[in-house]
Amino acid sequence: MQNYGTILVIDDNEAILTALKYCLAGTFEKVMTLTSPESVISLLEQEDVNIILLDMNFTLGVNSGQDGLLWLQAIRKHHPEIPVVLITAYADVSLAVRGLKRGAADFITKPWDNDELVRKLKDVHDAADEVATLDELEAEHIRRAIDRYHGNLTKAAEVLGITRQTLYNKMKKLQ
Amino acid sequence: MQNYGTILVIDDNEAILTALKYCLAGTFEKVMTLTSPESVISLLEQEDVNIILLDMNFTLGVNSGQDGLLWLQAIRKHHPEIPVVLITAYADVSLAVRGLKRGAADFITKPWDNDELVRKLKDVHDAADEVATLDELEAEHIRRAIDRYHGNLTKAAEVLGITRQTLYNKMKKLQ
DNA sequence: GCAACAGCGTAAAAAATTTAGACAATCATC
DNA sequence: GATGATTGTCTAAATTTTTTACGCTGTTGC
Repeated sequence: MQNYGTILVIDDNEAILTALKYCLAGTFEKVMTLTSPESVISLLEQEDVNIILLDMNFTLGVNSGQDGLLWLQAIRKHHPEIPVVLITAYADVSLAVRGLKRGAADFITKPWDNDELVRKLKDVHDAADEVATLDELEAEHIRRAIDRYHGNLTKAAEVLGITRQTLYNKMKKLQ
Repeated sequence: MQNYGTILVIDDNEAILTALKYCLAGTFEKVMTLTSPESVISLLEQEDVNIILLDMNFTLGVNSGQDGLLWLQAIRKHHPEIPVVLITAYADVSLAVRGLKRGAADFITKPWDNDELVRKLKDVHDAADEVATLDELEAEHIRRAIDRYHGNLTKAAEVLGITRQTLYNKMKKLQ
C-alpha cells in the first residue's frame, strides 16, 4: 500500500478534528491537529508534513474566510511545497476561487463525504508536483514564449533574456 | 489608456451576448461573440484573441457544466496562452474548483456586476502578460527544488537534471 | 518600383558554463 | 568509532552561449 505520510488538520472545532482524525487515520501514517493556525508555521519547521487540511474560518462569528486565506498565504510563503486543501462550511464560489488562485490544491465544503474527502486528499498527494528537470522547464517555457509572440523568435529571445541564435540552437535540440 | 485587445465571448443566450457586448466594448478593442463553442478552435486559428469568456452550459437542460469543462480543455490544449474566464448561472463550488484546476483564469457567476466583471477581466489580462526570463524561471525552480529536498543539494541537482557542481555554481550566482 | 527595415538561417571565433573526476572535511547514524 | 552520504572545492576537458557578421526574404512607405 502506498504511504501517504503525515497530514496536518487545522480546525477550531474539536468535534470536527476528532471526526477527521478517525476518518483519516486509515490513510495517513500520522494525523496531526491544530485548533488554531497561530502556531502552524513553527510546527512546520519541526515536523515533516506532507499535506495540510485547513479550515477557512477562525474569527468567531466572521465567516468571510478572510482568516483562512491569510493563513493559506502564510503557509505557502514559507512552505510552497506543501499542498494545502481548504475546507469550509459555506459553499462560497468566490471564496473557493480566491483560495485556488492563491495556491490551494483543492476546496471542500462541509458536510463532507468521508470517502470523497479521502479520495481528494489522495489525489492531491499524488499530484503534489514532481520536480521537472531544468531542461523540461526551459523547453516548456520557450514554447510558450514563442507562441506568445506568434513565432517571432527575435522578440521571444529578447523577453527570455537570451540571444536569438541561442534560442535558435535550443529549438534545434528540441527537434 | 492601456489596450486590452480582443475578447471572445461564448454564450448560447443571445440576450446575454448583447449585454456583454455593450458592457465590454468600453474596455476591449474588439468584442467577438459565439453562440456555440463548436467553431471556437477554428476561429482561434484565424483571429488573434487575447482573452476568452466562456459560459459553462450549452446542452439544453443539462447544467452540470460538463460541456464548459470539455471546451475549456479543448481551448487550453490548442491555445494554452489564451486565458479563459468561466461564467455560469449556478454558483457551484465543485464546478468552480474543477474549472480552475483545469486552467481557467477566473470563475464568475451570473448575474454579474458589470464593473466587477470588467475589473476581473482586466486583472486576468494583466496577469497573463508577463513572460519570465529563463534565468528568473530557473532561479525560482531551483529554490523550490532545494526546498523540496530540505536543502539536500545532491538530490536536488539530480532531479533537476544537472550536476551537483553546477547547482552549486548557480546558487553562488544567486547570492 | 525600390529603398529601408525587420526578421530568419547560418557560420566561426571567443567567452562562459557545465561536466567528469577527484579529494579532504563534515555530518549522520548505527 | 566505523561507515556512508554530503559538502565545498579544484582541475581539465567538453559543451554551450555570446559576439559579430553575412546573405536572404518579406513588408512598408514613398
